[in-house]
Amino acid sequence: MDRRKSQPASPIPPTNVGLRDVAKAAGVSTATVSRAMNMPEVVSVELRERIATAIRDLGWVPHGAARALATRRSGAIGAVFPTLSHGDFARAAEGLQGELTAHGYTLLLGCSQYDLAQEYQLVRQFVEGGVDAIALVGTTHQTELTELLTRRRVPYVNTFNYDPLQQVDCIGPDNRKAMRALANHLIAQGHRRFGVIAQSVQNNDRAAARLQGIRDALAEAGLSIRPNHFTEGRWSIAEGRALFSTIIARNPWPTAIICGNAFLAVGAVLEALSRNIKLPGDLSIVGYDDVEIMRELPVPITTLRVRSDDVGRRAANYLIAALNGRRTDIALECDVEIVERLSSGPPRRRLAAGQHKAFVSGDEGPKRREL
Amino acid sequence: MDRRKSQPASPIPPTNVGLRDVAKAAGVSTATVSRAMNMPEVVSVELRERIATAIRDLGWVPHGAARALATRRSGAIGAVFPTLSHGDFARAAEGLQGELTAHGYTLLLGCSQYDLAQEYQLVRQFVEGGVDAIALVGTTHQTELTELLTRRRVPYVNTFNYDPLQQVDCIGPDNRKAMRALANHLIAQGHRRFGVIAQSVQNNDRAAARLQGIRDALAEAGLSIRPNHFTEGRWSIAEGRALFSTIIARNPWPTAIICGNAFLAVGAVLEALSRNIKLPGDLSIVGYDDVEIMRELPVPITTLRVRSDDVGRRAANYLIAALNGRRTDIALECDVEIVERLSSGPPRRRLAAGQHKAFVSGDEGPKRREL
DNA sequence: TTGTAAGCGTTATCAC
DNA sequence: GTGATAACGCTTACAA
Repeated sequence: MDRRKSQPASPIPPTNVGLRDVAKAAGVSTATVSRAMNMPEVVSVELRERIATAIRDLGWVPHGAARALATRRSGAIGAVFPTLSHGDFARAAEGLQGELTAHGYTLLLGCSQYDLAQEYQLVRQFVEGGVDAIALVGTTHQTELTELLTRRRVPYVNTFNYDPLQQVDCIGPDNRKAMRALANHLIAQGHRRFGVIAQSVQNNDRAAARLQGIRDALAEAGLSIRPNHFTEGRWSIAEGRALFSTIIARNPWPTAIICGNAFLAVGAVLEALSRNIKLPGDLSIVGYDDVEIMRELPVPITTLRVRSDDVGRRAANYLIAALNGRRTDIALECDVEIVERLSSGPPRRRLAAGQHKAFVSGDEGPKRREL
Repeated sequence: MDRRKSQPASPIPPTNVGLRDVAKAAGVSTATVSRAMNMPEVVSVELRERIATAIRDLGWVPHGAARALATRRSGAIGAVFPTLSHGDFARAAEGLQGELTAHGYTLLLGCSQYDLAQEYQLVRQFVEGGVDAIALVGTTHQTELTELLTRRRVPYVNTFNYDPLQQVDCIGPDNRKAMRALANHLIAQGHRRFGVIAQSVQNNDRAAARLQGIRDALAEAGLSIRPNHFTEGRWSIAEGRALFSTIIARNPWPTAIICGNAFLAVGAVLEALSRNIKLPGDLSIVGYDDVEIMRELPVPITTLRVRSDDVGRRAANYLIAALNGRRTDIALECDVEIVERLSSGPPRRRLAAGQHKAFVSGDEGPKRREL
């Protein structure tokens, strides 16, 4: 049972090699070694090579904390996401990390679980850890958080909730505009009764913006969401199913259901399929965010596509630019694209037969809505 | 010798408050402030409170790099995952981060894109950044990597590929054993011809172990995978579909198809459904890893469940224990559970009618395999 | 181009 | 308990 790797104590070479050891070995001063690392072009080729050799021989690895202390730059950039396992945050984190690494920065990552207090704690931990800059999700944070960042002069960006009216920079899609466009699209197709499976607005300004976008579009068309047709969930497919069931339990049905995120939409569609409801003949369902499963389901789902990895990458570049004092020309708003698939279309059954796959289930009699 | 450079009078309040400022304000020495932070019980209550007040008033935030330099501990722990957007790594990362944060550590995260050279680069960057310990995925790494970690005496763990025979500690499931069990389960149900949609073994020892597990089980039963029935992919649903199509294009069909990961399995099942192939009547399909969509599809998918978040948490505790010199009693092997769902069952059509949902597609004539 | 030496902001080892 | 003060390992004027 015991298989701890015992420290091979002795066979290990030098362990505490420092800059001075390298300098000594190369027969130069510590300053020169430092320069050879940070401004090579300023050191003569000969010395550079002698130093390189010494470094290799000694296996020296520079000490980050010491460098950070001296330069007042840690090379670390923090990011706090609500979560990594839902939505597109994992992709954004990957894009962010890739871009940071490409520029020699390192990523400190934290998940707030959609909790503003946790977000603040993480940011504080990062600041103490000495991050040079920070990326946040959304525009709503505890006031202590922004105060801390401002006082310590730590550059930061918000992400995933671009809003032209907002004072502070935020890189990402305009959730409100995007959902408004999607709702308008459905309205243009003739839909008048809308169901909504919203993402919980709790500590989630992106969700709030999306919901507002829907309301905007409906209001402009003189419509509104019946309380009966409004539900709220978080991210699971199971929730999407349950809330979908709730909505269609009331009469009359909406002709279109807008879901606040991808998983809720997947759940709604799967539940519709298992109830033998024809999409989009009987009902249209649309989502937000595009994940692979959405285009692979028996009835692929209409949704809004955001390049989340790009959000991460832009956030990285924004912060790096800020750190270099460069005025950033990075576009804050990220494009959103309506990806139209078979789960939505004009209401009633105006769709030509055979244009969509039908799903037949044996275990429940087909429920039909009243028209 | 006043080393405080006069501040360039700015609108923003104090920015460079340091430990000495706090000390001065509280009328104590820097040593006492430091103690008040790190060993409060050793400082008199009165001073402790005066110090606390001073800290609050000045808004002092300790400087991590300085502390790291003095203590030779950064409080940062690095982790390199192949990716965050496939598999269960996001969950593991979240578990790892949560546990680390709970213990006052901070997480440095990197994605290697399944590339060992990138993995090494990231580890190197982390080591230079001064991480106290590192978590890795898999047991296969560049030799420079382990050399570096050993020389610098940086504790590390491997994850996601426990192997009782391996010399080095690895926290995670025993992929080989798990897949062997799953294959044995299918064999016990009567399957004899197996198709495999393996995950690419390229830089992925977990995938290799899974494949070996399948081969083990088959060999023990005197079986083997026909070259015709063996395919390899990476992670996409689309690939799963394509490879499934490849396999069933050859006769005879296998009676069961084992997929190397969750998404390949989802793709295989969706393709089977769209071809009107009855699961598990005509064919059994199983996967590895349990993601929500697997249990929500019209035909839920049999798979192996691993608590990836737990892998992350255990890795965190393992490293923390190592850093504290505690002998760790953390179990390395993580349990894997076979989750049996409707996508698999005895071969041929021995399943009672109605026990599974049928899927009918209008756009392709049902292809039947030769028996 | 290279060397000298003064910090960078804490912690830790001493005395008191 | 508390206070000087020397590290910690590197960068960076300032000199040479």
